[in-house]
Amino acid sequence: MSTNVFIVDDHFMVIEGIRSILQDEENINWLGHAVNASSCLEFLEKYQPNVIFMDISLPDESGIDLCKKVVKLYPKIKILGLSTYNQQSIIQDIMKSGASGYLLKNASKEELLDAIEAVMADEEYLCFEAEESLQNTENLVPIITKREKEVLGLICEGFTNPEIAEKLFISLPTANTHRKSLLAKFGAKNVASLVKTAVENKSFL
Amino acid sequence: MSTNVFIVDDHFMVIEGIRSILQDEENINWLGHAVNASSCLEFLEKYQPNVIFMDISLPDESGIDLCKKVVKLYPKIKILGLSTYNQQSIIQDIMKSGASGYLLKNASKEELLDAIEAVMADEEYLCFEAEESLQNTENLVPIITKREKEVLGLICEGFTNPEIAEKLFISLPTANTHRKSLLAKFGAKNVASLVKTAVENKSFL
DNA sequence: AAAAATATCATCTTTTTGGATGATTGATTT
DNA sequence: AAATCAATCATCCAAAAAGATGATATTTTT
Repeated sequence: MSTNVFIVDDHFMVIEGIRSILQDEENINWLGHAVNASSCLEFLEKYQPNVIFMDISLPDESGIDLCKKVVKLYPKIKILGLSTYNQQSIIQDIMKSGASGYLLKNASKEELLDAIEAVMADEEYLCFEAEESLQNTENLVPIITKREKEVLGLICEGFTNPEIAEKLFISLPTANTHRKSLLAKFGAKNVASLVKTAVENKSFL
Repeated sequence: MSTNVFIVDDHFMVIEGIRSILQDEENINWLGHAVNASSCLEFLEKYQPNVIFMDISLPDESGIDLCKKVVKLYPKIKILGLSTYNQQSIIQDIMKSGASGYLLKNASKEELLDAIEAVMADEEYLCFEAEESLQNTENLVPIITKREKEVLGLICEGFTNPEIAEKLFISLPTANTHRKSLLAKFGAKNVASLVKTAVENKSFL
């Protein structure tokens, strides 16, 4: 019994790469590819693969959202997240959205085949780097309150404490308190590193 | 007369993709690949391809710097920049570093072959998106110098002026000057907004 | 060869940050 | 009911950032 695979990725070279890697495998059947979320959903109306390689960044919709839709519509399909970045938040997001595994685009042939085998056996598969990244508890995105989120958003947009105070109708010391708790929660030394991790993890949304 | 091509990219799938795309071409000869800058330079000591596909983001060194080195050591080799991003500043940087062309990783087989053909005829080749991006006169992302890039990277990691000065063996006023020119070039009011746009555009790579 | 850009250093001043510490009120959770 | 958390405010203070301005030596570009 062979496994039907499909890929959604807007990078032709990656599509071609995976196709080339898998084409010699006897028990793997290449169903095709899509370059965006909508054409992927169209394809799925007609054919349902066993495994979809899904890029996180697609032109029309994020891979995260597409993943949620596919899981809802076709619960049997196994999804393997695919990305160049080893961002903890991304891995968490795609796995929480119902993906069965995560691979980086520098994955080897062995990793690809292992991943397919694992998810077909109803197991989760995370590439080494992703596993490592998830186990790194230091990188956990802190839980911040609603108010802190507002302040963080304003900080990221370049507003100073006096401006934030004015905008949110609070006193300067209060604005400063929020700023300081954000720094503490994120374990950031200053706004620069705070903004960097916040932007990378989209913590202010 | 066949063209010898080589690729430097840390993503196995992309390497495999290009190899697969080019393998059926009779007048193209695949010399191999490297996954980082140092092994690329090692390879070049022994064999010199006609064309190198060079990824912008490599693990050990930026593709920009590697490009400069290769151009200096082997002026006859044609370099085609390769990246997932269609960032104006990146395209400008790689072309200024001596590359003969620029391709996105979603390039088609035709674009790849056209690019090889063009650079072998001593012409420049820019993929459609790159050309379009360059013609966009609104400089979304400012052009910053190498030194400024270093400083920007350190700022984003949360280093203060005194720390940056120490790390780069420059005086505090100098570190501060770089910081201020970065703020001016980015039109940013403070580090927060500077870091935000820098991270969003990966300007420090 | 001249002009422009880069990288360096300097001084001075005001504003902003961020650390330390503590307190009050109201809402939520246990 | 007690404990915890959220949001607010306060003071003190040192460090850092950022604005204004100017200068010099070295590359790079024109």
